[in-house]
Amino acid sequence: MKHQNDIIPDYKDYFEASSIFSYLTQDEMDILHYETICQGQKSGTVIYHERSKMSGIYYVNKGVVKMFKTGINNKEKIIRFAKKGEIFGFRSVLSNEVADTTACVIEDAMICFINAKLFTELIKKNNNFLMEVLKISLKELGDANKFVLDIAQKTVRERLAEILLLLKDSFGLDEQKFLNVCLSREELANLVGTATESIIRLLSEFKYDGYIEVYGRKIKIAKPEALKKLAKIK
Amino acid sequence: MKHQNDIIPDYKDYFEASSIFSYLTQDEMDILHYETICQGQKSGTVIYHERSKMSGIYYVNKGVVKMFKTGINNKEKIIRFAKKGEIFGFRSVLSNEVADTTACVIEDAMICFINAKLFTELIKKNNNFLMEVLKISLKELGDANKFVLDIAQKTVRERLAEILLLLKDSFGLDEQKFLNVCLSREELANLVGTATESIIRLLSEFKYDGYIEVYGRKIKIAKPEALKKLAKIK
DNA sequence: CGTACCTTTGAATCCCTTCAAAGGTGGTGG
DNA sequence: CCACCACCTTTGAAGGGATTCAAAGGTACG
Repeated sequence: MKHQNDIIPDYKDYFEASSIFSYLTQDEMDILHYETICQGQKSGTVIYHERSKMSGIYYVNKGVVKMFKTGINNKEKIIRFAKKGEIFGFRSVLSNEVADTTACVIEDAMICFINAKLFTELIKKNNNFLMEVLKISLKELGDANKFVLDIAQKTVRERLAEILLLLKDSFGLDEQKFLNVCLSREELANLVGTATESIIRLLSEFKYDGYIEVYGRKIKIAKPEALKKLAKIK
Repeated sequence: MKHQNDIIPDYKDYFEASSIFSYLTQDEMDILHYETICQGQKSGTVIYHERSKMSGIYYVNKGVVKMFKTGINNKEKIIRFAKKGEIFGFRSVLSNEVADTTACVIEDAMICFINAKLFTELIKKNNNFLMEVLKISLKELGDANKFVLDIAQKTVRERLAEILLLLKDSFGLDEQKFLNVCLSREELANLVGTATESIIRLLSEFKYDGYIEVYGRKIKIAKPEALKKLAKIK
C-alpha cells in the first residue's frame, strides 16, 4: 500500500470488516492493499468534479464526503453522503461515463483510491463482490426513488423534518442527542432542495416548537417522534 | 414455456435479441423459456402493488407498464416506464424487500413472469448476466439522481418541456412526429410531479407558442429544439 | 342515452423564493 | 493582539409560481 500521508493507520484498519471488501478472498485483499493509495484530505477538498473522467473509485476510511450535482445558477443539490466504510465513484467507472456528481470532503477524511482496472477486475472475477456492488446500487436506487416522491409531494417543512431524521439514522446521535454531523445552512438547503433562507426560518420554527435545539451548526434532535409526525412518515 | 393466453408469439420472439437475456447461455435460455409464464394484460391491469411481496420479476414482451409510488392523498408519482424488451421488479427481488412501487399496464401488454428462484440462480451462475443487471440499475440510478436535481431546481414549465423530450427519446415519434405513447393529463402530471391543472395550462401554452400540437392524448412534438431551450438542458 | 371519467377554465390562496440589508463569526496577517 | 475581511447566518418585505377548490364542458363506453 502506498502511503501519501503522515497518519498511517494499521494495515488491517484501512478497510472496515463490515465494508464491501469483506467479500474479497485473501489473495484479492492482498492485491487490493498493495494497489490502494490512501491520503488524508481536509474538509473542503474536492475529490473529483462533475463531468471529469474517472480513473478509479474511492473508499472512505475516515471522515465524510458529500456528493452533489450542480444545477441552475450553480446551485448544488446534495445527492448523498459517503462515510466511513463506504465507497463512491463506482457508478461512473462501471458505466464508463464521466462523473455526474462532484465529491467534496465535508469532514476531515482519509480517502483511499482504487484504480479502475483493479476494481473492474475484482468485480469480474468475484461474483460475491459484484453482487454486493449491485446491492449497494439497488439501495441507492430505492433511496433516490423515495426522495423523488418526497420532493414532488411534500412541503419544505415536511422534507426538512424527514432529512433531520435521515441524518439521525445515518450518522447517529451523541450522548446528548446531537447529530454526529455538522452541515452549514446552505448544505442543509442543498440537501432538502430549497433556499437557505427557508431552512433558517424552519429551523428556528422547529426550535421554537421544542422539536430541536440549535447551537451554531450543532443540532440536537430533542423530539424525534414529533419530527416523524411532522414529516408524515408512514 | 407455459402459455396462459390465446395470442402466442413465436418461441424466439419472447425475449428480444437486444434484451438483457441475450447474455444467457443456450442452456440457461432453454430453462428460462421452460419456466417463464407469459400472459396478455389489458391496459389498466395492476401487475403488483406497493408493499406486496414479490415472487419473481417481469419482462415486457409488448406494451407499456408504468411504475409509480403512492404518496400523500394517494397521489401517484410515476418513477419510470417499462417497455418492450425491459425487465422490472428486480429491485425488490434482489433486495429481498417488498415492492416499493406499483406496476400498472398503460398499453395492452404481454408480460412474462420469471420466478425469483430462477432469476437469482441465473444471476449467481452467470457473471455477465449479473453485470448487465448492475448496469441497468446504475442507469436507473443516474436517471433518478438527474430527476432529483431537476425537480429541486427547475420550474414546472421547464420540467414538462424536458419530460416531453424524454418521452420522445424513449418511445420515439411516428412519421407525423407524434409521441409513440399516450398518457392522460393526470399521468403526465404524476410524471412531472405537479398538479393535473398545471399540466393542462402549460400544454395549452406550449400549443399556443407552436412548440407542440395536441389532439386528445396524442401529442405532436413540433419544435423539439424550442422545447430543449425551454427545458434548459445543457 | 345516460353515467362516469377526463379535460378545461376561472379565481383565490399560499407556500416559497428572491432580493436586500444587517448582524455574527472565524481566520489571517500586520 | 487587534483589526480587517470573507463568509455565514438572520430577518424583513415583496412578488410570483403553483396548488387547490369549484364548476362547466367534453368524451367514451356500456
